[in-house]
Amino acid sequence: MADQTPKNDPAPTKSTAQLLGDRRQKLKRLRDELNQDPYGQRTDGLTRLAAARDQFSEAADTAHKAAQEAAKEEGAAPADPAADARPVVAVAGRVIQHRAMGNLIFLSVRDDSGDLQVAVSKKTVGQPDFGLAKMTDYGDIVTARGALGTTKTGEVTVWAGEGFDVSEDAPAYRILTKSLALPPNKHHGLTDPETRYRKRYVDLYANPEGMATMKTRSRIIKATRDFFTDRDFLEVETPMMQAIPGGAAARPFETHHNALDIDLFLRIAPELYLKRLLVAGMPRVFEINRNFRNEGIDRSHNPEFTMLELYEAYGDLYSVMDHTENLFRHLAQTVCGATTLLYGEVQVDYARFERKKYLDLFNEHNDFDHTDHAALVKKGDALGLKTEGVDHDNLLNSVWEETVEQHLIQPTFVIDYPASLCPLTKRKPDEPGIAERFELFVCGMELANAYTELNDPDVQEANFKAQAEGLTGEDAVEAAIFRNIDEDFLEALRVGMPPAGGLGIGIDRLVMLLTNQHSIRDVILFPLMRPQG
RNA sequence: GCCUCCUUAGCUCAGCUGGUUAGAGCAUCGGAUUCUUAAUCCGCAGGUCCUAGGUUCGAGUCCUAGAGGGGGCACCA
Repeated sequence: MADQTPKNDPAPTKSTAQLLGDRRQKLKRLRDELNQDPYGQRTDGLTRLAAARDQFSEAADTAHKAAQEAAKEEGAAPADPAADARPVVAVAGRVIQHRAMGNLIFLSVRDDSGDLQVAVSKKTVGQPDFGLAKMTDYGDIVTARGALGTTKTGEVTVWAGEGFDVSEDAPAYRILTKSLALPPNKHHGLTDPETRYRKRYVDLYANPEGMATMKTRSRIIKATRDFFTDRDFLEVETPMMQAIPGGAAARPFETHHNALDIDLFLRIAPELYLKRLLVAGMPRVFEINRNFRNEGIDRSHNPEFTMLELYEAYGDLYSVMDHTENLFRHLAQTVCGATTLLYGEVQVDYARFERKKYLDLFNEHNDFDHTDHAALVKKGDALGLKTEGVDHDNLLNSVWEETVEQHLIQPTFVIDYPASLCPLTKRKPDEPGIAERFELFVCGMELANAYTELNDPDVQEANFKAQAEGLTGEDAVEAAIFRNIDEDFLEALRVGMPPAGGLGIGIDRLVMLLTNQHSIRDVILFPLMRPQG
């Protein structure tokens, strides 16, 4: 390991050392010869690039061009600078293109709002500023101030130094930050997925689509938060570090508190604390925060992921189902601008949610009835599933996942789960074999999971005990963790928790759907990677 | 944890069945150029072929082990 050459932070070869040396030399020249701070300072009055582009005035630009042409006529007076009506803007951003034409330099500058071209003419700005533009490298952060016009080809461009009086406080062009790193290929950008995830600070400026996805993620979360606070839900924060991990059956990360000398676990779910708040008298609560599960990593799983959990006292399965449907439709409409959105090849219609029964779906996608145990075992074997020692309902569920999930493309609430699969859910009063649970599937992905919450402390205690006893042998680690029953939570239920509906939505997967991304790593800023070096 | 594919210049990539001194474009460096859009033109330079072994007269190429990554599987009530 120690003698490995890390791929993304290589020991400088002759060539990289030389390339980096070139930039170091420019840094030194800025300081020593040009009296410039290569790391800049506060710069007020900047306009974001997209906003600057919006200020462009075609009329002013046309008038300015005509005046310039007229001034070229023989014997004509020079154009009057005061007649120049083009708006003057100050902009800043990272240089992603640099085209030097001798005495005229074009730079493409980028910020999170977009790209804009800057032109620096030696004749206009004079030697010192022109020299700064000439020594600018790809990746430097620069600022320019000038009139918004166009070029001969019609590209909206900031003409540095034009349309205002240049001064020390209002320079035509400055390098605000010298970049000492080598930029990605200016045409192909950064494509290696490993480097994109590891060096997100390069990826996000090199790939504007990635930046757009992350900005959409932020808007989705804000819209979700507003959606529920507007409906009188209280946003809360519950412990990330728990002495007894609960609310799900996943394997937790372990840690230790030194002063108390106790082992703690990063939470796998906030559920048991949010329910305590229902007991406490907060009737509508939600939390949007991280859960941590010590399990595999793939395109739809990151060890830390963002979950919305919500509880509604006096509600049930169907009250939170309505919230879910309304939220998805609202997000599609307000964040993405349409209720029908493309995911891969599929148009997903968020205006119409189907409700289908679990067992009906099973029969629909299998050529035998769900009660036919012999056929079920045969099918399980054919699918390569473990069938020996697995009870009927669990095998049914395994086969269900293999045969049904992939077909649930349009938003579908699956309801009426067999009760044995949902030990923590209330049963239907008139059908004790069926649990009051739904899962929402879109594009074959599980997006949400909801229950009419179990609030009978005796049934809950019995279920915890059954769960602890069920974990033995090969699940030794899990068994050791889950043998600790959260007695305090049971005491809370004995105090009395109102009947309630509860809902969990995987925010990362929701963002994947709404941004048409197919890997969870493309919607998480810094996905977990094995450390290098 | 398992299967499979990938790793060649700073970046993006060629490199055939093992065969001279491992190539290109971009970036960099020097020069020309006041309207470019991946600017163009001329010139220079740039390599631990992921690492360590092995087979061979000869390895970027084949074999073994390892590292990192992509995809899939398992795990994830």
